[in-house]
Amino acid sequence: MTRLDRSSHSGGGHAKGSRPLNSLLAGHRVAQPPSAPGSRASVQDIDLIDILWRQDIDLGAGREVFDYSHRQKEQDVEKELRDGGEQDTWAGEGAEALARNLLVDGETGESFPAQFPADISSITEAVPSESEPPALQNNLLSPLLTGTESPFDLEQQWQDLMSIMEMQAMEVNTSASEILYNAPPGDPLSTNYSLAPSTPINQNVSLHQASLGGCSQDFLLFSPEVESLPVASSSTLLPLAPSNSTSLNSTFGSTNLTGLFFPPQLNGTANDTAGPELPDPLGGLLDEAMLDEISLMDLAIEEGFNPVQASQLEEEFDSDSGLSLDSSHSPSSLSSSEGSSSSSSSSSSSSSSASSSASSSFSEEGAVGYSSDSETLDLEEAEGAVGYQPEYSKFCRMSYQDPAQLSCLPYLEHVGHNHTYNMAPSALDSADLPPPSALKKGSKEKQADFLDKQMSRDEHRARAMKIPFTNDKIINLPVEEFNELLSKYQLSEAQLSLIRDIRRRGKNKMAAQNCRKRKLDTILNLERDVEDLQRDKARLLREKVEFLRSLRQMKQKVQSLYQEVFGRLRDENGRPYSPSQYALQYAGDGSVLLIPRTMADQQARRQERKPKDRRK
DNA sequence: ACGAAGTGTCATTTT
DNA sequence: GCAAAATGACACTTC
Repeated sequence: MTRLDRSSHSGGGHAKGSRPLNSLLAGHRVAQPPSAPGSRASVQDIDLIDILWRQDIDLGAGREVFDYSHRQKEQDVEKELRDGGEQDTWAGEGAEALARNLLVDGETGESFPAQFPADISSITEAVPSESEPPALQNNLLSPLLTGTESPFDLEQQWQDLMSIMEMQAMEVNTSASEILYNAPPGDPLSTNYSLAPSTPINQNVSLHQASLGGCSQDFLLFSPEVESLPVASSSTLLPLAPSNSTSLNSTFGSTNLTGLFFPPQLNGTANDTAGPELPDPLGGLLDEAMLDEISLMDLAIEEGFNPVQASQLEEEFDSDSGLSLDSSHSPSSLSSSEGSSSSSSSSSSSSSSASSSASSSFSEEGAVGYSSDSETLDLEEAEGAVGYQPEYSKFCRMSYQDPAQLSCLPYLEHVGHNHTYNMAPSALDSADLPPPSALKKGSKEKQADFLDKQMSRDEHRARAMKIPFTNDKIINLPVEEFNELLSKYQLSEAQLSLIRDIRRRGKNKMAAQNCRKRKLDTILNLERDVEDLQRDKARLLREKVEFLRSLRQMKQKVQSLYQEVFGRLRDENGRPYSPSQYALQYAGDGSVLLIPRTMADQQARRQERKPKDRRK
């Protein structure tokens, strides 16, 4: 009953466990209604069954080539076949026609749009080159300017820096996208802080007026005791560095503003202002040891590397379905970016186009021939015309592997150079074919044998079932034309079933090839995206380090200026001001005022609250 | 012998 | 609702 169901699905549905032989048999059995053409069709179908069975064996396919489930279902049928005797009716008749009708249209009409024309630029556009710097700005500047909360995760920063070194090692060439990141015009970081050497603070100091000009920000500078401001000592207050870097650990956090400008003895009082207890997110990154001793970082990477970062990178490199990111190792990577048409040319496309061009003419030939009255003769041609299309890929592969085989098939010589996978069947006309007379001469038998071996199972089945048109037509004709074609012929149910199976399989075969190409292109493009993003990440991290370095230099200059100015200030008695009682404060107009520390603390609190309020 | 890659096919989902 | 396309999964072949 399964077989009957199978044939009843001929309306287009895909029956489970169907296979050509099965469907053929089923069709054969069903194709004998009382209204069937008559006894002739019945005998012919029986013959065809035997032919088909023999063909499968002759092809070396045997029963084992079919699906196991099919085999199970057909075991009883096969027994019947064997008992029914064998009548080889096609063995001789197809050969000559085969020599004349060599190729049937292959994979044609398959438009394979270049799905991934995306180049690096598109990728870099995806990377927020415009949006990222502001984020950096916030992260980098707000701590400095406000001296309050730390948006930084120090561990993350450490990992970032580690990854910088990693990326530097792996970065290849400066890509076009890199230009985008090298000091973009609107980059507030680069514009603001790359100018550190020429900061107006150095220029506009007026010791007599106790004012410092040019500083745009209005932050407080609490008076330090100059002599009691060793960077290293203050740094010990903020041991924020990761424990795995001892050399950095001792200096992390040393250069934060509060740490810089608060004398150690003032820390206690300053705690309720912009006190040094506030974790300075910049401290770790601004540390000179970390910024300057890149080699140490390299060493760290080489020796241990941050496990988290390493795992991240490893995941990035290895997670792509087990594919290597190194596209240079992928032979198919050559084709992906150049458009799908070229990418598809290497294997199946070329042969498909070749077979397409051949098959177009042949299909015509077969169809025309079969439409005549001399059924026997034309049937031979039609059988010969039964397509080679499904095996274009094999054909191509053999063509590449064995030029001698190609040479014996001069009409296939263009296979290796024809990259017309995407061309419609109509575009590949029969004009390229040599005259049929040329095919009849010479090694016609050899060609026939060779081509016979290249025929797919469906082609053999179609030939065995005496399908009066080519597999190419079966597969590639539009639905309307296909139905029209079917209506032109008096076809048995078995033939119809086989034809529909051939059409389904042929279309699915092309679809599978396209799907695989797309998948490959997708993978390759994703690999490129990953590489580009990694490059971008490395570049951004490098820029981050540069900005932080500039920031650190600025802070050092401010610190030294503050100390110098404050140390030279004298009261009316000619005595220096006490840093515990007075502090210098920047005013909004660029001037620097000497104010009592109590006032400075109050203003510092106000400064501290502002960013918090903003976030709420 | 074994595994990777390629391919054809079927079933199912998506268009 | 149907046809076609797309896709996952499996089996098989080839290298």
